[in-house]
Amino acid sequence: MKDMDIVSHLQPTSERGVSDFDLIDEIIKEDSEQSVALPRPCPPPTDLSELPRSQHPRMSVRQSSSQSSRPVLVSRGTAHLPPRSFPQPLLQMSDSNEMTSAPPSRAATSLASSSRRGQGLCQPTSRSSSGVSSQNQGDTDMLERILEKPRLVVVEEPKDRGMRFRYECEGRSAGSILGVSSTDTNKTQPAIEIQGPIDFIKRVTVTVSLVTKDLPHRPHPHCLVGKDCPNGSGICLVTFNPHSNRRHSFANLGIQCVRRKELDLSLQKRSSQNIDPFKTGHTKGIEDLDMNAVRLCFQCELEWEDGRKDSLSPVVSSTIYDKKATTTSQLKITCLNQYKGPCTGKTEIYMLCDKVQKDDIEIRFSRGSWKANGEFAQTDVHRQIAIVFKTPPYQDQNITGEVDVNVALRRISDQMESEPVTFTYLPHNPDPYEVKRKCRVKSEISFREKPCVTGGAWISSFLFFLSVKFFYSCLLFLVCGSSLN
DNA sequence: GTCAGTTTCCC
DNA sequence: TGGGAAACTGA
Repeated sequence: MKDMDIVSHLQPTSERGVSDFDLIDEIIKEDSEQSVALPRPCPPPTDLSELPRSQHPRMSVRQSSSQSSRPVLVSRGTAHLPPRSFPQPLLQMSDSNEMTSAPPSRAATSLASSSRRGQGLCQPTSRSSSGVSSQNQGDTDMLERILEKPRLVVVEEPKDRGMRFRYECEGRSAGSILGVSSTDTNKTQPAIEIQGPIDFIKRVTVTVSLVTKDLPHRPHPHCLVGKDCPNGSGICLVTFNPHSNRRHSFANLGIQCVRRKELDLSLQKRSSQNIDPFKTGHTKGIEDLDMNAVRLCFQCELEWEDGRKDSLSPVVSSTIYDKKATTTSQLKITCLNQYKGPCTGKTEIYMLCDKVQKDDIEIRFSRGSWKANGEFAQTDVHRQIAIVFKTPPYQDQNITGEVDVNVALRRISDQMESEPVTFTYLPHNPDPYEVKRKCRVKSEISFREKPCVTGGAWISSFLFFLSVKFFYSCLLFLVCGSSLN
């Protein structure tokens, strides 16, 4: 149907009433039927969304749009089609200003709603009512607005092993989760930011809850406690005006762990609060739940100036591990009984360390690209806090001087390493005097260990025996001769 | 009974 | 508030 026809149908008349609206309905219906037959743009490849903004093909179009020779973005699948006009005058004539006054970003917050109302996103008063350039311009705007949707970004991740999860029975504050860039002198907190257009946003409400470390991120039974966490809720609720500050830091946010026997109860509570950001349901068993690791999940609700609300996709933080748990804690070497040994290895060393799991630990020797492991069996791990092991041989058996290498504890499951300590490899024959001493000791040991007489000794003994015998014979001869005389 | 993980207590 | 350690629990 031609635009002029539509316009003529909508001329204000005194008789216009229900019949005119019926006619509008009919026009919309007719148009929507035609729309169905139109080729639709292909969905964008998923990897496009992951491109940096500067490399994003659509973004680059947008970036150049302010230039004088403004390029025209043509929707896929429409460039080759004959010109077709959308019924924009319909909107122009509408009494309702809902569509035209809707905040652009509000309209762009949902792809579904945008496609539903895409034509209405164009500002009909500023453009011609027909022709492909108008249509393309409208599509461009629509796409720009879709792409320029506000988004929630974690700008300061939580520190992964900064704190210990506390039980409720400990009757104390659960501490505060620090930011990953926190230092002793400059403490930071996990923070989020609303990025993108916020012109028509009145208020932002963020719900923070705990979810499991692994996909799918299910609600975690542990609780968030602190300043913005309503008593007993286990979640954190904050509301802020993004025009004052796009960023919000979560100070005084602690993790309170629940006892194993209270897991179900806690999950039920979360369910009753309607907290399941990724709609995972509760089908999976809780037996495989990692109690020592959680992620923060941020669910953001935007409230527009016209009072309507939109939700952004939930965003999760990096993983936070319980500092106390043996399976996830920071590894630490307290001391070794000796810090030097020959480059041939096999030196027995006693190591004291913080709690380890004997089936998930190794002792890593390293220097540059060279790496080797200390040798020990699980039975050599004593009550999780001491390990008796043998040093590995150094890569170079012909070193002429001492060589320092790093020794660290390494958890196999997550490749986490302790701070290294230095171990010194000594040359194979470091001291000639030492060698002589060792040889002397060795011969003495041989003599003691082998008291039997050797061949040389036999001959000596025999000669000694002969000389003694000869001496006594002579003596006897002299004595007998003198007595005969 | 041993061991390792969990929970609670307290400095 | 941080952390050590005892007490408890279950395999």
